[in-house]
Amino acid sequence: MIDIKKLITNAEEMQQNCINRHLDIDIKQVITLYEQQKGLKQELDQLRAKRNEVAQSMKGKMSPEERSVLIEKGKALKEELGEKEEGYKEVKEEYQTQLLQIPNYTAPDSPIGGEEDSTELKRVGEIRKFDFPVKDHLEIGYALDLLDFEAGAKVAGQKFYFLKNEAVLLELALVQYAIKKVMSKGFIPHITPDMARTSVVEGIGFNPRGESTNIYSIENQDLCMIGTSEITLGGKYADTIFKEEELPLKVAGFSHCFRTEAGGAGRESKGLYRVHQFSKVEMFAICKPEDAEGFLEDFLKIEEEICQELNIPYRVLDIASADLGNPAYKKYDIEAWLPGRDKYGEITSTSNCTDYQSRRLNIKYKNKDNETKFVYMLNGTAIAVPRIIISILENFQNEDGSVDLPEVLHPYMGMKKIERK
RNA sequence: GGAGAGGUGGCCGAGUGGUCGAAGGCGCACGCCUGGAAAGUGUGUAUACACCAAAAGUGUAUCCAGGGUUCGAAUCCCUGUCUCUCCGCCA
Repeated sequence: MIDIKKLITNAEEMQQNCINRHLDIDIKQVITLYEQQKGLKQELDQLRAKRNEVAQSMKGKMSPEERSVLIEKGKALKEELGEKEEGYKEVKEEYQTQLLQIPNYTAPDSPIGGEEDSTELKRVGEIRKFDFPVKDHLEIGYALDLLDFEAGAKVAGQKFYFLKNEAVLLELALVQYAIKKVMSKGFIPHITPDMARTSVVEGIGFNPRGESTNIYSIENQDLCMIGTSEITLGGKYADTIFKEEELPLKVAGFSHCFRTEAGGAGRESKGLYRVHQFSKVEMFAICKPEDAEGFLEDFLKIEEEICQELNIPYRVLDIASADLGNPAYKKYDIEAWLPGRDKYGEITSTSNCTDYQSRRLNIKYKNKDNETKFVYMLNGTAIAVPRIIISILENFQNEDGSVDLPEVLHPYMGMKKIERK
């Protein structure tokens, strides 16, 4: 959520920002609604003041005649209030819905444009040249008896899957490796609920219901399946005021993530790349405004370190305006080289969301001058399991069908490669 | 799942429908006292929004949430929610 007062002073900048983000939003209209809402509120406040005054004046003893005059006066005010309140409520609701749709500001150094305009900052790691026909992760996974999409579909539907045999160990190994890694970087690890209240999901900036939602919701309950533990970690701190010395707060979450992928059918959707459920370790930080930019770079570094330790060749993208999503002010993605697709594919994403989420979730801190200010919030992927599994299977496949495992995983796997049966 | 009890300020806790933004205590802040500290003592101590150039001040809202009754609700009614206790079920 955006600060309305700031918005009024830089309405044009935000209007351009919406254009850059390919959003059809009329900033002027939102400001008009705000003014209307404010005016109505003032009228209401005056009426209420009168009502309170009348009620106060009736406290003492008085003759029945005097009293009945005042009661009539009160009744009239009550009626007037009731009517005004209705109008105010309508305008206020419209204002609030529109305000919530306004995206965050965009970092001045983020590229402007759509997906194709994201800037490639660097490439790291050698792309392997294969002297045998390359297989994609599905072929490899089925040959090694690691995957079962048919059973997933039978039990839960399209894009659900079973992991089997070494793939199970691999998921557990990746999770444990990632948790230890982020702990070594000072993050407090959490296993979070896989569901969250609708209000929490909204607070983080996801749209829980409606046609284009990517979120599963539970029928007849105020609950959603989370799309990332960012939701539960952020929700944990809703309505909190931190002391300055408690910041920065660095936490990590392990959870299952659920995404409907509505409208995403067919698009890069082969195999494990785009699924309805997956496991993920997520980094999350709450900090003072001045620390946020540094943290974003830190998050990226950790993500790179993980890719490097896993020997996955990757590139880093500075994400362009239209691809940021509403909450992010600036975002870096890491894309792994995936030989089975013969191109890069996104495996991590880290964002500086500034105070966009903390305004909705009401997360603040008290600074040295005892002023209460909104915190800044950041998030970043440590490991999104299925896409790392794809990267490993495809990059480290051998001609005989076996797959070498990255050295850092050997202790967790209890093996160095996945052999053909 | 059944039965009951309860949600009041940073915390504890009082509160007959009007004098309640809310007693009292703790904590916290500042002062006095002291050689210094403790004890004692005095004062202050919520948030949001609006008006105001700003401060001061004023108004409105907030006693879990949402509705309702009433001229007037922390207080009465309904619904939801959360916590606790007991019973049942269960890995």
